[in-house]
Amino acid sequence: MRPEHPNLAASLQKTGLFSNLTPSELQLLAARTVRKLFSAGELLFSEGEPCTGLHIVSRGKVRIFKTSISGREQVLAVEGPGSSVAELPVFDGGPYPASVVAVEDSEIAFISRRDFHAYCMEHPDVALKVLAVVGARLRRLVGIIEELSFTTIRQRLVATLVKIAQAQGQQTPQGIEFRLPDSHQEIANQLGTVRELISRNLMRLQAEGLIEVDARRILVKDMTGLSALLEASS
Amino acid sequence: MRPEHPNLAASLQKTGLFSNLTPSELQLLAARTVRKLFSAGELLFSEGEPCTGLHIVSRGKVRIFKTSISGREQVLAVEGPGSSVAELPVFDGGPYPASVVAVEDSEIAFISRRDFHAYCMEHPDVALKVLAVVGARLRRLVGIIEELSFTTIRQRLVATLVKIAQAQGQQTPQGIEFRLPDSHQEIANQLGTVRELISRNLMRLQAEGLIEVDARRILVKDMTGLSALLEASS
DNA sequence: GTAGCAGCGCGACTTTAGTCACTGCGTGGT
DNA sequence: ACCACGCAGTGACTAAAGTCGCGCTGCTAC
Repeated sequence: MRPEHPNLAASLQKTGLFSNLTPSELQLLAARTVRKLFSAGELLFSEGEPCTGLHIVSRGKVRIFKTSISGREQVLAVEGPGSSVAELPVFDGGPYPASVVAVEDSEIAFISRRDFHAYCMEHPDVALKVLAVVGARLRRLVGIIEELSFTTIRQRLVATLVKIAQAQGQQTPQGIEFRLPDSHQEIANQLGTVRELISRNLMRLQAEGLIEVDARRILVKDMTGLSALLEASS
Repeated sequence: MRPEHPNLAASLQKTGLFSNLTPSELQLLAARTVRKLFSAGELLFSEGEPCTGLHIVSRGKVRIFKTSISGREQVLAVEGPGSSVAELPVFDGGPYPASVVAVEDSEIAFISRRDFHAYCMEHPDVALKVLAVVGARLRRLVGIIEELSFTTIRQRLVATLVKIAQAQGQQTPQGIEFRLPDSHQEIANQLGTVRELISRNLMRLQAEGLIEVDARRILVKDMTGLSALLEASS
């Protein structure tokens, strides 16, 4: 949690928000930011707390989520280096709408609401950049709403399997193989459901001959058939 | 769809986005806007279309929604005079994430993407205002996600009944009375479900003695009991 | 009028989601 | 070696959501 850092200006530049600022402008901004370190599992802030400023992930990974009274969790986003978090409340002043926790040990650059506000007034293009970032977030939220209200858990699961397969699947003679990046519990949180349903639906896909499950290894035997399940409704 | 209008500057001011501009600045902005008229039921634009600019409702009411292939609808927001619509894609350039339709005959002030962009660069405070508006929208979307993934339709329905009762209910000897503002179908769309479930759940609440239903007239006989259903989970 | 039509009620049913309780497996710690 | 613990599979069940089909009403247009 040191106030300055030699690489801070450089890492700010990588965020995309500040990519077209001059080095001296970056220095000025860097001088106003504070680094914070969080270890895996530590909360950056909780839903409902008053919002104090903008957080930018410079290293690590964080998860934005909501929790229900009954203990269920709905993940809204997982952000890696270069992404900002909680851009919004910075400007409307309200409380945080969701909680954020560090998934890995993370380093966060923090800029106070006031400072960032002032900075935007001097650099309107930064404000527009923020707007673009927020636009992307809004788009993702609308996507989540669409999924939640139009699709079954089965379809959501298939969609994430297909996504992972495309991103990091290995082609093998029997099909495309990959490892699930998260526990069933975590996948359930992202899809807005419970652990058991992930387990059951994976087994069901296996029974249908579309995939083969071995612990966290997944072998997609019939990619076409799998993808076809996505077209069905929505 | 006349390009200018004597009251345009005044109506822009009412939006909140431009409330602290000088009259001459407003005139400048007004000169760049176009009025469009839409009759009830007419589409302003559809999901997926490229986004051309910012829309501001100056009269009437519009509904922002997503549609599924199977014909289901999920309402994201209903906006009245003074609200802007589709603020976001203006800045990230992507396609509209949802469709917007006029619920009543409406008058829309339209500012092209390019013009508004330029305007924001000259008036950073306007950009910040837009950010605040977008913040509010983001908050509402998160609220919808929370409802969809944590609550039952019954609870969502009760929540809207309570909301309407508080907003426009009449106190009577037997309880609080009001009229449903929309058809069951429309309520279903807003809650992300189908008509029958609205019907059934209303009947169920009646059977439980909490409310009395007579066509669109609702009499809340036990407001305490009704509200209590909201605490249960979430 | 009456024909058409949107809105609503409702029964009967299927599917999906969620809950509970329990078993089993591997890994890391002491 | 053994225990604890996180994670995964599973059976049995309940409840919620959604589907289909039909019948009823009340309104409006011709």
